[in-house]
Amino acid sequence: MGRRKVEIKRIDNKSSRQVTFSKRRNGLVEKARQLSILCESSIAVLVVSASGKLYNSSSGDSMTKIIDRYDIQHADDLKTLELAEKTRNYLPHKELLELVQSNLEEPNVDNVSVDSLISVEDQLETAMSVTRARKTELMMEFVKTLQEKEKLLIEENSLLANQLGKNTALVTDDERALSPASNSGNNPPETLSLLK
Amino acid sequence: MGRRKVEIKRIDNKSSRQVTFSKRRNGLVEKARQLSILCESSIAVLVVSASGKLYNSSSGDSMTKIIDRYDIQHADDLKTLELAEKTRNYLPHKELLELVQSNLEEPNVDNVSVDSLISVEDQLETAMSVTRARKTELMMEFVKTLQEKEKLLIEENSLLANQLGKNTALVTDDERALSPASNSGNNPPETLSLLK
DNA sequence: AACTATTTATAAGA
DNA sequence: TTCTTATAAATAGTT
Repeated sequence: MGRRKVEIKRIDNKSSRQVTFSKRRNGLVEKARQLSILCESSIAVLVVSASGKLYNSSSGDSMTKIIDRYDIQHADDLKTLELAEKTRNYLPHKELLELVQSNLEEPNVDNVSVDSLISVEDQLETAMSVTRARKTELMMEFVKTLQEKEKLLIEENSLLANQLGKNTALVTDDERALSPASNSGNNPPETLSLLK
Repeated sequence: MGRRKVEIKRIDNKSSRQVTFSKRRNGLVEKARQLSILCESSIAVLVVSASGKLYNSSSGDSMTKIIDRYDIQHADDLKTLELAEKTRNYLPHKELLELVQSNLEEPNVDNVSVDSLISVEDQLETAMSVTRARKTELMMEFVKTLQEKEKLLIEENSLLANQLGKNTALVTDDERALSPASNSGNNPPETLSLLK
């Protein structure tokens, strides 16, 4: 969409590559914004230039929330999820943490008025409550994705089992080992009701 | 850029919103790909639909690396991480409560109710903490069982797939539907992509 | 940073 | 859904 058609391959000329980078980057971000509004969705765009410089934009929701959504989808286990979460979400509280630390480190000598401690306490209460709610939310989401995975696996499984049934007359050892009853035990808490 | 100009505001009609979402999402990802190649950069696009479904694409580098780049940019210093660590070990909340308590006890000698309130507060704190710990514990357990189930299902699956391979020369429709290649692109996690 | 000639994306329709 | 096509929008090369 310009004076001439351009092939999609690295632009050799440095200065025109820089110009194109800037123009198209803006275009991309604008497109993201539009899509986000038109279809009420949340969109994150992250661009890392060849020199390592980061450009990012988010629309519809914060970058952190959008990346969290990605992390949930891709975490293999809770550990991974927690790690990703911790690093991202504890950071915003930086200032609060500094405040707490300075209050705790100084031997509670002179003034350090009760008032200021009460204020700190309030802030901590709020931060903690937010953090706790967020933790629960993340865990619930994680559980949801695990359950979706499970459902898909079971479907795939029965399809495969079905195919196998059509193609085999004999019952093999493997098959016997995998019979429905193998999903043994009523021990594990199967529902979410416990978690409420 | 269509038959008529559209205002950038939420599309009311659900089905045309869905169509636009799909078209423009593809357009956005394609633009990202082009920019990445033209200007040798790395680009991540994350789209979360209104219903919470995630679509993502990355070009030039892996999604993980690009998000890492973002994290690094936003965790400006190591100090922040260390601080978070330290503070967690201080158990700030508990200590602060103790400090507040000791400070409150002196000035209000004649006010009887403060002591009793403090006692109530302590009891509540304890109860809440126990409840909270139990909730987390239960959730962790639940997640663990889900993950174990998942593992078993995956094993069962590959066994079945294996059996199927041995017993069939023909490729059936069902089989085709389950073949890895059917998972084109990295777009919607609707298919078996969730299963790794 | 602006300006246009073109190309490209896409809205509506089939 | 997929394709078609008229038109809006983006942008390549130029000033």
